[in-house]
Amino acid sequence: MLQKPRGTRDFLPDEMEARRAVEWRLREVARRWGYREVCTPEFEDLELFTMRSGEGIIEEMYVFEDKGGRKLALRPEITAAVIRMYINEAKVAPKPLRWCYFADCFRYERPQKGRYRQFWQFGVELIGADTAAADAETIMLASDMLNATGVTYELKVGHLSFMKNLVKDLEPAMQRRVRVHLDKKDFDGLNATLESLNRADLAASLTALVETRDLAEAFEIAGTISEKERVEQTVASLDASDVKYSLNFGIARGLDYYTGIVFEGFAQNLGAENQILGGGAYRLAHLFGGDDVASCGFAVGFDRVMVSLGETTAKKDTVVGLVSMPEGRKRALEVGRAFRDAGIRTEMNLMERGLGAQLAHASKSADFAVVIGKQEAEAGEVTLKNLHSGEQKTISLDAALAEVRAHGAR
RNA sequence: GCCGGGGUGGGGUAGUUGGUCAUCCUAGAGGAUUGUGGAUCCUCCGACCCGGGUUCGAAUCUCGGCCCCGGCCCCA
Repeated sequence: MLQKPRGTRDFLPDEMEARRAVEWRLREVARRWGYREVCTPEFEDLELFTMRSGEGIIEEMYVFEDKGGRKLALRPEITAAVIRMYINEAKVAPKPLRWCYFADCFRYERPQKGRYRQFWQFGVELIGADTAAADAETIMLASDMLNATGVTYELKVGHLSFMKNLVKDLEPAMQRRVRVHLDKKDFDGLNATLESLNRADLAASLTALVETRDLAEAFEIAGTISEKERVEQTVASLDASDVKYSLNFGIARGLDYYTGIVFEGFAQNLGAENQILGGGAYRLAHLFGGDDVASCGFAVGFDRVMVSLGETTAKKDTVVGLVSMPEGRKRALEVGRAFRDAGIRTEMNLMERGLGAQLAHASKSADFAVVIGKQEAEAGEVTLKNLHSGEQKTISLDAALAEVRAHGAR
């Protein structure tokens, strides 16, 4: 038998309904903050992603050549494409731009809990606002979104300027190495690296910076930072809002183009792959031939959110099973039309079955059975049976519609 | 790419010192029941991940592959 590709999943209706329900909650939050949806191609020039993230990521991507010999890749994330799109289509749009997306991405990695080769991200990008208010808005939106999904999570907020200031005298490659150590809390590795550079003097401050959860203390440790005022304003905004977060100056994110604020969200009940949100302020546009516009954005790891939520029972549609006898078939089509026009999910019998067998089937899939036989067709009425209580009555079509609607409203 | 645990009908399972027709539950189709479901009974449908090897004989032993689960690496 043919199997689906490794790391991909099939979703049956129950699961799709649960996923769509969460998706729409995220959409609704984005909408309320003024973020409008965009869509970019499923695949792009390979170069778009290597420019952003380096040649190393080729190993982790689905890369292919098309019939014209073009090097392409299935998108491993969406931010680069959105910024490319901004440069191509919307450079002169009034700033700030508030965009969001919900889309699948592909990475060639070893699957494990919460990690798949095809996965979905819900992300937002705020383009062209280089202010503390913009940084704060993005984090407040992130918080709102995670709250809307219902996951239990922890939100960590940091700022790269602190760490960057401490290591500014090191050469860029070493700065990066130190950052990786700190992001992983690998203090042994950090000390070894610093000693090899004869900069063991930095160890104490860097370690203290990663450990502190206090802004004033972080300023003391890191020394004079040009962005001090902006950081203070951002933090003040967050504290004035209802965002629950903790400061963490060890957050380094993976890439070099993050410029200031950075933040990450973690679900509490996941395994090794428990990060469900990541983002920050960055400058990417100039890489793709645009202006050096400042942006801030994040993405929610949708699949991990769903894993974290577990087996949640999505609210079920009220379902009507339309049971009909040969003499009532024609009338049943009219009745079905009326129920559907009223917005009610209505499933007509398609099998060559007797009344008993039709009801038996309806009892497994529906809340109500509407029976249309010879008697109902002649009387112009319907028999409505509540399949939970067993209660049954023969009434007018309008009365039946009203009763089913009332059930759905509960 | 690395480490560990797995893979038996659609779902869940029993069965391996190698040996009847591979067990049971559930789901599905039909019937007992031609205008009333959920109970009961009957019938039907349907599986040893793939390939090589050992053997008279492999679901069982062995090798390789694929896939799943957890972890490492990575995590844009």
